[in-house]
Amino acid sequence: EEPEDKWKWWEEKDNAKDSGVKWKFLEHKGPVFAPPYEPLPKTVQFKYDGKPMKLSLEAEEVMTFYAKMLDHEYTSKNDFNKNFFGDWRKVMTKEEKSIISDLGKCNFRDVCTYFQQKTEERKARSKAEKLEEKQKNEALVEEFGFCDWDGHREKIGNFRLEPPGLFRGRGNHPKMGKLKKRIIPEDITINCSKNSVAPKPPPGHKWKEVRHDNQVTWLVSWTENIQNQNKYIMLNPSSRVKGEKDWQKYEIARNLKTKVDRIREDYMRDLKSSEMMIRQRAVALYFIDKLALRAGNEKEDGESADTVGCCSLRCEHIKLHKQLDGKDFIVEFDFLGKDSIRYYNKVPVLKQVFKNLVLFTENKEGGDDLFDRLNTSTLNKYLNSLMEGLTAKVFRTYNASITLQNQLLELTDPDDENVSSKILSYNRANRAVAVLCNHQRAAPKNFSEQMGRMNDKVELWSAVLASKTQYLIRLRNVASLMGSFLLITYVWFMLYLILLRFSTTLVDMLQMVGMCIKIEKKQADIRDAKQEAKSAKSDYKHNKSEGKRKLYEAKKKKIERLQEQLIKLEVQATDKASLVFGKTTEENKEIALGTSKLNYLDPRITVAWCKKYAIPIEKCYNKTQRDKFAWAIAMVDESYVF
DNA sequence: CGAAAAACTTAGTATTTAGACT
DNA sequence: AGTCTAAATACTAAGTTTTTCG
Repeated sequence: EEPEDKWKWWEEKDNAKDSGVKWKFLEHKGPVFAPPYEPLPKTVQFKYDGKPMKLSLEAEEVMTFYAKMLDHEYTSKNDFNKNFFGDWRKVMTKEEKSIISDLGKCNFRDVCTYFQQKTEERKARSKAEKLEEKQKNEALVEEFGFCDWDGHREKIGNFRLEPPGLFRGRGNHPKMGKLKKRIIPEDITINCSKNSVAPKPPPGHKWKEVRHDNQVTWLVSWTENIQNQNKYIMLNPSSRVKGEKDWQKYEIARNLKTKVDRIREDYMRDLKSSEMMIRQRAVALYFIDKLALRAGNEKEDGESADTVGCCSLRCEHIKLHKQLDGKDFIVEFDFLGKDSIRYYNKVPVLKQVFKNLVLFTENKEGGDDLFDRLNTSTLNKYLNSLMEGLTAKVFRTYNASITLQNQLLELTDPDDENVSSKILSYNRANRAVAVLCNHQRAAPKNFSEQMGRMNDKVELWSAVLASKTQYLIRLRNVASLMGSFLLITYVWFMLYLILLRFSTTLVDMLQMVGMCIKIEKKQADIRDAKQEAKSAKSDYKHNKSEGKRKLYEAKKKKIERLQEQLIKLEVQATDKASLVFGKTTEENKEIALGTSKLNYLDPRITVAWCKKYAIPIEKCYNKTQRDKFAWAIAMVDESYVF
């Protein structure tokens, strides 16, 4: 049920213009405010020092923010508690403030339980109720989720304002737990055309400002109270203004491809420059190019977590090894990057780079800047002089995209007709990029739960192992000689050997075994379904009725569906196996593929690859991704080269 | 100019949804 | 029909780059 009238902006001729004017006409309905606070029922009590205590409305609301997070790790952190308590006290009445002086005496448990119950209840609602809410939400999206941008109905990204709550910084953020205030109309700046129908503030309220700035792309802005930074409501990635920008980004990266050899020659030469700044710039650029590090802007001290990028690296973030594990000139990186994600890497570097690093760290403390003569703006100014539009982050885009293209070329086997093995190659190429960019995620936590259920299934696994692995034959032979107790012991022993051999984890092994079970089952299902289809067919031949025909059709459909599921399972299993038996088992399950796919990989590479091997684009891109990359999907054929 | 603010992109995690499984 | 899981989507923090300002 796709609307067929979607605007194909990439088909228009005047796409490339860049005059700074972002729109000629802009009309929208403004933001959707967070729902007002609903006071707690009387029966749900906050307790202080063991005694129930009724709070003023405002203090109660802030209290619930904490209560809702009671079981979260945040509430065990000192900064979080300190910041919360400080801000909470600011909204208390005088009396409340005089009583509540110690967070340790506060009991939020009942309130926490109340909210947990509410989510349970929400989950347990009837189908009709859920449907009703869904429809209400759709109506809201219809009204507020779109705008008129130069005569086209465009989707808005985030039209709901962020609700109040406690700030959840990432990593060791000094402001974690501070109160993020409710946004009111008086905080809001509206941006729209002069000749449009401007959004109306809620009754009794006024906007902070209504402006008509067609040089910017945002519709609504406000200043958040934690870091005092502006936030915006902007369009969805499927919109023209975002899509064109994205397209342009990849064109700049492709342009870098034609210049990169020269730029590399330049920084190689500069490694020996007599000017310190130029030497530092050369080394920094070498890191940015080779390791896909981020630029690394300076950050205000103590305002946010202590993280760095290339230009802001400190001496303590690298260790220099003239020799390590038999290799020369190794730099060992260990620092926290964006989102406090750890970057750890041991890299062999050029002798001259190594020499320079020794020079840069001489007579410095660990806390001193490695590149003390360099910052992102001088670096970017230099890059811009080499090529129009070139900045530090273009190297990440370029290296990510070129890596995908090369890996696809290398890993795709043109003779293998199997779609699932193609997808596996694609995912591996994607993974190579994610590793390069250090895109991580928390390891899925069901891993340890699966451990728990281990014992119940051990016999089943034994059987599957017996039929699936190379140890099978031995196992079967042995099994005939042994009782089941011995058999199980033997299986565990084999498992242990596998673990040792591949230095993998038990959980990974067990997951693979689980997948084998699923695959076997699916294969059995397909055999059954084929049987059924066969008998339905002969039924139909004997009795050519409409009902029989439909039945036969349905059976055929079922086979198709099952076969698709089987392919999916096989992909999963092979993918998993390559993870488990590959070299970097531990990190790999913590590699996130999504970020690079969405932000770094020229979608035209993927589209061209899909066309070349007749892979449906749906196998690589989900709905959201197809919307975002609609321009690329429409634009290129298999001959596209990044 | 250089610092600060504004604008815009990139990021991981939390929540929701879909669909497979029992 | 309910339960479980993985994928999709929502959310918003945290970066980079561009623009403004003193």
